[in-house]
Amino acid sequence: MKNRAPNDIPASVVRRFPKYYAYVQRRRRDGGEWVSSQDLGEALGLTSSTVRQDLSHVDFSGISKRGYSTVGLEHVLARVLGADQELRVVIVGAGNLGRALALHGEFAGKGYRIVGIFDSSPRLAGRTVGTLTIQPMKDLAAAVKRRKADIGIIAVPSESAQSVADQLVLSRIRGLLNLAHVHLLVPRRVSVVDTRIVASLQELSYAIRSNRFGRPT
Amino acid sequence: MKNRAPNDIPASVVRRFPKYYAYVQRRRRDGGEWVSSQDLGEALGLTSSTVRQDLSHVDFSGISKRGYSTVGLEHVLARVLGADQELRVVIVGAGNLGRALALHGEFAGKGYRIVGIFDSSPRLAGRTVGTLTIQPMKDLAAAVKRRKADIGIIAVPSESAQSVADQLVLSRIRGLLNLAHVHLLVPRRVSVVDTRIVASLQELSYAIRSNRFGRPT
DNA sequence: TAGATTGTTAATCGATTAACAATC
DNA sequence: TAGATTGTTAATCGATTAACAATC
Repeated sequence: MKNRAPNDIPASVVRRFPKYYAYVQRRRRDGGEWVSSQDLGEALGLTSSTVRQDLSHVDFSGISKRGYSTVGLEHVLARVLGADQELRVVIVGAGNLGRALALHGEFAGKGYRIVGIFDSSPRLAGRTVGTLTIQPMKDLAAAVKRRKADIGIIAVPSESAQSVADQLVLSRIRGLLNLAHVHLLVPRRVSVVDTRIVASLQELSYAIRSNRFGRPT
Repeated sequence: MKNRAPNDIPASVVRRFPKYYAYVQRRRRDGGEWVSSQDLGEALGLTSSTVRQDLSHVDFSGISKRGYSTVGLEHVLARVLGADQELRVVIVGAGNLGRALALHGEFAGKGYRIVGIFDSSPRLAGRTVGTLTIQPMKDLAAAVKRRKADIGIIAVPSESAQSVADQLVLSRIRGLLNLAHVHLLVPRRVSVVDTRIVASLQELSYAIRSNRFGRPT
C-alpha cells in the first residue's frame, strides 16, 4: 500500500519475498485468481499477520473479502525482486558444483543469464559446459566488463574464495553469490549473499539431534 | 559455560555455529592456539558481544586475556553440530545438481556419507555417479531403511518435491535438506532446512538494486 | 446485508549490542 | 602488577503476532 523507497524493506522481509513469489506464481498458473494472507501463511508456514505485514511494504493492495490478486501480486513481487529484468551472471569455479549450476536450467527461466564460466585449472580451460567454454582466470576481469556481468557466483574451494571475490570486485561486479563457506570481505557497494550447503547440513544435524518429537509418529 | 540442554540453543545462534566452526578450524590448522571474540567477530562480520553471547550457549569457557582455545572450541562446536559423528545421506534427483552434490568431495570430509542416489527417470537408473549407481524411485524406501539413511537431500523439480518428501518421511528419514523452492509440509519429528539457490539470487537482485553505495568506489 | 479479509496500530517476543565487574 | 578479554546483566533494537476498525 505505502509508497516506500525500495531500500526501506527490512532484510527479514525481503528474504521471504521469493517464497511468496514462487507460491503466487504457482497459484496463478493453476488458475487461481485470488490468494489470501491466510492461504499464503498456511502454504509457507507463517502467520497471516506476518504475511499482511510483509506485503504492506510493497506498492500493492489486497481487497477485503477476496485477498490479493494473484496476477497483480506476482507482478509487483517480480518487480521488487528484479525477476522482470535479466541479470548477467559469471560462475567462477568449474568443479562439479560450478558446472552443475551452469547447466541448471532453472536460472535461465528466472531471468539469470549465465555469460561465462572460469577456472584456475589449465586442465579445464577450453572444455565446454553446455554452450559455454571454460575460460582461464586471467580472462576474468576483461570478460566481466565486456559481457557486462552483474553477479558472480563463487564456486571455488574456501581457500581461494576471498581472492576470487577480490578479483570480481576489481572487475566492478555488483553482487556475489558465495557458495564457499568463508565470510567474504568486500566493499559496501558490492552485495553478498551466502548459500552454504555444508552449513545447512550442519544446522540440520543439530536439528535432528535436538528434535524432541522422537522417532515414532 | 552453562550446562544447558542442547535444544535450548536458539536457531539464530545455531545458524552461526557452522561459521564459527569453519573459522576456528582454519585458525587451528594455521597454527593458531587462541582466538578471541573480537577475532571471530571481525572475521565473520559480527560484534564481539554477539560472539561471546553465542558461545555462552556452549559448554566451554574462554580464558581472560587470551580468548578461546582453538582446539577446545573446535571440538565443542564439532560436538554440538554433530560434525564428529557420521550422518548418512541419500540424494533424490540425479539431475545436474544432484549429481554434482554426489560428486562433491567436501561432504565426505565433513562427516556426511552419501549412501544412495535416486531418480524417477528410467533413462538414468543404472547409470553411475562416482561410486554410486542411480536407483529407481521404487527402491527408495527400502534403501533408506537398509542403508540407515538419516538425511535426504531433495534435488528434484519443485513439482515433485513434496511427493519425494512424503516418501522419505514414510521411510523414516530424520531430516531433509530441501533444494527445491517449495515449502515442504512434514511431521514435526522430521527437520527441514532449505537452501534455495534461486531465492538467494533473487535476494541478491534486490540488494544490488537497492544498494545506496553507488557504483564508484 | 452479513461475513470475510484487509491494513495498521499496539503488544509481545526475541535477538543484538553495550557496558562492566570479574579474572587471568 | 596492568591490561586485555571473558561472561553476564541490562538496554536497545527489530521482528512477529494479536487485535480490530475499515471495507468490499
